[in-house]
Amino acid sequence: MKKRIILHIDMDYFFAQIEERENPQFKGKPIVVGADPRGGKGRGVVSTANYEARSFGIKSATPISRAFRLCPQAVFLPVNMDFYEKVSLSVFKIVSKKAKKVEKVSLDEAYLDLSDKCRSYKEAEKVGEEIKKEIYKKERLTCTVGIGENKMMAKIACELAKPDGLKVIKPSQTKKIIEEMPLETIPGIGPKTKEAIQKYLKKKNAKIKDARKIKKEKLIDLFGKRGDDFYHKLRGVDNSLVEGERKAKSVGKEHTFQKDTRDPEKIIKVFRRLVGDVYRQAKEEKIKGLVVVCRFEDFETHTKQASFEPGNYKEDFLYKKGVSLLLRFLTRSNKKIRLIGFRVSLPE
DNA sequence: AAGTTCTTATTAC
DNA sequence: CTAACGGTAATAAGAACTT
Repeated sequence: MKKRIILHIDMDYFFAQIEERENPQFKGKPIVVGADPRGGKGRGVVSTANYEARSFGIKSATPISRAFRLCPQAVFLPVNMDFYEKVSLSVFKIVSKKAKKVEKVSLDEAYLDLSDKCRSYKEAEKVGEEIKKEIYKKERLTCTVGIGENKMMAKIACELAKPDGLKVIKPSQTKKIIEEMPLETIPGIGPKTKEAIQKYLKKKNAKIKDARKIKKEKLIDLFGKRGDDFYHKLRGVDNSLVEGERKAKSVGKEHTFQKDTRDPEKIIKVFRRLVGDVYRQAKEEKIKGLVVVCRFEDFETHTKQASFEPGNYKEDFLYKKGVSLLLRFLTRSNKKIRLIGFRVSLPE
């Protein structure tokens, strides 16, 4: 197993930075991109906030109502996804030239495997600088680059260097550099897993070095397959590969109602639209199943699915099948409905 | 009892 | 009466259903 050099690139506060560029009059002010804090009685969350807004405690996924309370004077802008997608394409055009394999994580994030191209971390750092320069020249946007011996370490390096930074973590530094970091630094360890680990350790604010004391068998016992993964990641080991283009395994769409409802008219009207949108997005792909999602007023969420032989089913077929599943939720509960969703699964 | 399929939980961006 | 949480997708585990 030969050593690798992996680069992670992340655009800085991407959506908000684009808005700053497009609306220079807002520069220096707190900017929040996301749902309208007034419309729909404030359902929805923050998509991206610039650093000024973050200083008020606003971050991605903050409920928009709360963001408004924290900083009413902020500039609240709607998500202009079509435009961000265009900018993203332009960024990826630059990035894709820098490595054979580029794994796109999202509109604003990617991993590059530089193992073939670069024989040293110094060389990789040069590539990182080039990328930063070229993106800034073309798009007037800053990004941060992290470089490490695997995907996880590249991402951690990136996190440490934000914003507008570049950082290399050499293999010799890997183990030490993460030992004082909190558990959620490890990709895959979120709030629930962190809580479970801390409970086992009987320790609050546990750090990576604390969790290293847990035996591999115990982690597997607690978290199954992921436990083995965690054991290695806690020690800076991540053998996952930089993947090229990946095909979607499913496409779907959800809708949250402005007000919770049980009105079948309203519900079915929205559902009709969701099915149409999903159907068009799934285009020529064969379809092998569908899932209907229903979230009630109390946030309890249920799904119903149906599967069939992969084939080119008509929109009407999917719609009818979907509605019949959807209506069961109305029958089975008296609660109001907050959200409905429709998703189709595609063959490998 | 094994092999699918369905449902929920968790994570990430 | 005091404003709690989008949308999209992947993955894993366990339950439920088939054969």
